Amino acid sequence: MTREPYGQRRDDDRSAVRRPASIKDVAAAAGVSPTTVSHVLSGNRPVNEQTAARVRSVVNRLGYVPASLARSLQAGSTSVIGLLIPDISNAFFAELAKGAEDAAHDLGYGLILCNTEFDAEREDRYLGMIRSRFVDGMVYASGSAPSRRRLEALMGKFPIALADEEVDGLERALIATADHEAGGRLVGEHLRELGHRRVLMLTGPRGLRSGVARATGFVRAFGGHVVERVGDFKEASGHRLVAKLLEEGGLDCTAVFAANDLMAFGALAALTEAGLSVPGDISVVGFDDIRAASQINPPLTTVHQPAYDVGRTATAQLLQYVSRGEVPPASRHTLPVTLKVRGSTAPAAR
Amino acid sequence: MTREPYGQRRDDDRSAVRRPASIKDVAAAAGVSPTTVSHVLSGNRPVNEQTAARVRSVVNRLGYVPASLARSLQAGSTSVIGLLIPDISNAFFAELAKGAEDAAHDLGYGLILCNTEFDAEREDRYLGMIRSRFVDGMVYASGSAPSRRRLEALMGKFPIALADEEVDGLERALIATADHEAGGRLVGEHLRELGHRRVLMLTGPRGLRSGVARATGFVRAFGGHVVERVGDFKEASGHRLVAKLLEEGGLDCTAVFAANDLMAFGALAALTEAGLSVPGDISVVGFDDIRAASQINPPLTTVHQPAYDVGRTATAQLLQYVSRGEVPPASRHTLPVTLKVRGSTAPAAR
DNA sequence: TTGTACGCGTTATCAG
DNA sequence: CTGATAACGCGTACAA
Repeated sequence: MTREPYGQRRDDDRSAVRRPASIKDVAAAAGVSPTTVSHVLSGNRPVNEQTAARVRSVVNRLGYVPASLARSLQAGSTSVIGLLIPDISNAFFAELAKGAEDAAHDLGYGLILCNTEFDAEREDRYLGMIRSRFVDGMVYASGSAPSRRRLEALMGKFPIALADEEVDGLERALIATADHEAGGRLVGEHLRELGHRRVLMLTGPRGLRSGVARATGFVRAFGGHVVERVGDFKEASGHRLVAKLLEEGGLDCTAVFAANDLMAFGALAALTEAGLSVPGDISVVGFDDIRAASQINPPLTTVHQPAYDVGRTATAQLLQYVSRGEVPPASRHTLPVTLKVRGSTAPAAR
Repeated sequence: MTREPYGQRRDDDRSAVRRPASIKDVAAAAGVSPTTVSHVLSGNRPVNEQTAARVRSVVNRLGYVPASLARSLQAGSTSVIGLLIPDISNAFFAELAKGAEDAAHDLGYGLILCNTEFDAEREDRYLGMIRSRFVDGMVYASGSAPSRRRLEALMGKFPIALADEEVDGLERALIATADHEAGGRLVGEHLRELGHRRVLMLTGPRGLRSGVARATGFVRAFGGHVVERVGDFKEASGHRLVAKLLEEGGLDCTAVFAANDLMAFGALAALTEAGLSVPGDISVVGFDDIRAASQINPPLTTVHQPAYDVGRTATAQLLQYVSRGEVPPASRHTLPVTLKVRGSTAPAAR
């Protein structure tokens, strides 16, 4: 096993320890002061062309690269932000992450992926990164009911933008979400027009504003009877809830409206396994419009959420202020959703 | 618009600028030295309980949190690594990222998401993070043909692990990949057993070792005639290549073997649009086994790659050495793949 | 055009 | 049990 630490041998020091060249090493080798080296590289002030050339040559020879850490310390910011999400393998959050990464990259920021797996402890640890100022800001798209207190305290002191999910009591914040209420409304109208009168609504965890908004929009537009069951956004929970109702013989509905596509997939599977036909016997509607939604059989009718734009907008908002060192004012972006009518919905069975 | 910079007011300084409390502030307010404050918090050496209590009280009052940046500067490492991938919205890389994030989190490391969109310039910028030592290491899963020279130079000096993809000329490295050759072999055997004799093979970009390995395994096990077309791993390219061959009337094959599931989806769509039945007229096989593969119609026969494990293994390998400050020795992990036989393959049409 | 000196916030070392 | 000091590597105000 090789045991040498990383780094490069200093030209002027044959000690046993290799370490990366510092600005001092360059200065010494070029016969100038560190200040001059700094200015040659930054262009922040004019340097004699001969001197500059000599410095550059030494920089190349030693392979000197300024330590961004030291620069950050002195500058008071790291040009890195965090993106806190529950599950990167969920296509919705992957799209959101892509939007966030694009926006960050555009402004020269790095993005730390904070994947919480819905784990509060893990979320806490990641939030510590903003308190210890390792990140300049945080895009919070937890997806699970966040601890209001903690978040509230943090939002007063650090730049945090909310993506995809609002948080009760934090109205004065940077927020980018899809129009969940409109999404619910679109589904409600669609099912009503198809003649459905009794619908099973599978929700996500309680306490999510987006869920409330969706339900509100849906119930109001639908007007019929709504049976509600609480799940956790995972495919398994959609399957479990529907299977249980079927066993108990209590699924007297003609349609299922799931909180997201994954749960809709689970419901679909449970219905099919029970010998029911979708949409012949029962219609199914999802939410998110992840890629698989259009590819499953039957193709899923669902609400398209602009996941990429939600991530991009939240991040761009955040950085607009972070990059100026200002406290962001409240600012809410509600992005439009659309209903994708596919093969999983049909007129209500008589 | 609020214009106050972030931070907290110092208790002992009523200057106009709010800034976070530093260890000096705490020390002054508690009447001890910064050294003592440091040790109270780290527990690195015993501190008189009375003194410690006083310090802790001040820490709470001022809301002091150690600046991780300064700690990193002094420690010489940031406890953050980078994950360089082409596209986080590709389910394969999302899974890989999840594995990498889990492994990093387990060892107390953060993970910077470097999404390149197959863009060389963007990749370069991200690789700069390791040269400037903002990250302690990098997991490289580019997926596109990387610039060998650049990577080679970097790998000699910095801890880099290769995930999912080997790189020619870099045998002596940390590598975790799926067994692509075995994957190709499994597909070859499967199609041969089904009686196929002419297969269209859609590959990814040239110059990828994984592609060569797959093709080698496939061709050897299959034994029949293989027509090859080069794509770029995207759904559109699968569609385009197949559609073009169909137009030209040159698709005299009974099966298509795509380089990944996305391209297989594209091929599937093109075939269906041309009125061909899958697998009745022609069989289709993918690679990766992303979630949508089992949900598409017909369900896709494909090679399951352990994306999560590839990410997790590569990262764990990297960190095992990074965390000790050692140069990693060469070490290759080849993870097993399995063939998922689903509805998109059938005996060759006569 | 260039250099000196200091601060950023922390921890290790060495001395009491 | 505690403190003073140096060092990490950089940028820059100030001085020459």
